[in-house]
Amino acid sequence: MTKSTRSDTKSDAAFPRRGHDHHRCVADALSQAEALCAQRGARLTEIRKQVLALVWESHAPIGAYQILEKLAESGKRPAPIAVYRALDFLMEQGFVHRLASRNAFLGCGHPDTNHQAQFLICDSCGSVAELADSRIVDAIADRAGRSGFAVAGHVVEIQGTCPDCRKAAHA
Amino acid sequence: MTKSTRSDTKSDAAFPRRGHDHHRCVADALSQAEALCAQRGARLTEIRKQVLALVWESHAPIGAYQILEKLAESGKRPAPIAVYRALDFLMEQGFVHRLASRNAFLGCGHPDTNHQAQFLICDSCGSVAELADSRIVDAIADRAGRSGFAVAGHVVEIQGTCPDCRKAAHA
DNA sequence: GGTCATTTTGTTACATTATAACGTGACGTG
DNA sequence: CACGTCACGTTATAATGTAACAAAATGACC
Repeated sequence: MTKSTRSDTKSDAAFPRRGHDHHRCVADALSQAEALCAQRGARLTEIRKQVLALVWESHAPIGAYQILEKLAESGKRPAPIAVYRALDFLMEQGFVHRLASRNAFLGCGHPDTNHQAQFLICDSCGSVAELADSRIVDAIADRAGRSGFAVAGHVVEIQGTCPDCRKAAHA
Repeated sequence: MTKSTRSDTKSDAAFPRRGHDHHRCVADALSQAEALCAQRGARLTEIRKQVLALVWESHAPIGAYQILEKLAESGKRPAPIAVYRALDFLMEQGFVHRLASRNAFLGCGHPDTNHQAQFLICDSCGSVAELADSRIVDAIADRAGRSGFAVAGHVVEIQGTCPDCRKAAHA
């Protein structure tokens, strides 16, 4: 398993490049998930695989009910809870992130490492960059520590305008 | 208007002290809001004032429908949208924050200054500390800048265990 | 005071997001 | 092949949040 197709951006963890090979991108995510599940003894069942694929195909945050709609297009219409159960599993495995500020889900770019991610969310085009920024994490840990607060997790979601949309706005 | 009753904790922006004069705390928030609205030419109407009072009385994040229930106890049961409209106004004015990770609302401790807050949220007791931490903000601004991303706002919500609950757990 | 524009609220209906409860089937293990 | 566990199906409902439009309150101006 190579990650080369997803790591060829100039800065680490930036926005997906427009025009990248997205079909490949989805396929990589699926096969990586299969490999990790095999390692971990977790079961990547059909519906879980389908939900993971749909999350990745969108390549932007997607809502649970949007996933449901897409599943319905493929012939079956599971109950909402089936989608949420699949998403819960995928989040436990670290294959998917949830954006609390949007009630939406997003494929994780680094499912192999246990990490707390941060997100840059473009208000204009909806695209998202996943970060693993140590300075942000350190600043949080430090500030919490000074308050005597034991950190278990965090939600860091930064709204604004992505580089592409800024360029488009200037034109 | 003095802020002394809310700024007498040993570290800045920490958790509210247990046993503080909460009635005073609510009254201060209300009178400060009234003063700011007068300055700004904004109208702190009855329902807005009531919602603000209820948010402060809880002194922990409170849901929109919990507010609705409490209003119903006081005789009237407005439609949900009335509560959301009041909350929208209070957020515009900076009197109230919303916790995206909890779908809940919280009185702002510094309504006079325009700021982006961060939050420490205790999983155990539900109490919340509001922060205005420059290192966290700087780290976010810096990382976003390196990606060419223009920051408009952020959600920073840190889950974990507050000092009081840690002490209780050790006992 | 009366008129007007604007803001706020009321009313009704609905949309969106998420979970509870319980039964059934699939799967692996001894 | 019996058992326990995990996953899924089914039904119903909870929780959160908005749209659309009418009515009332407010403030500015004449």
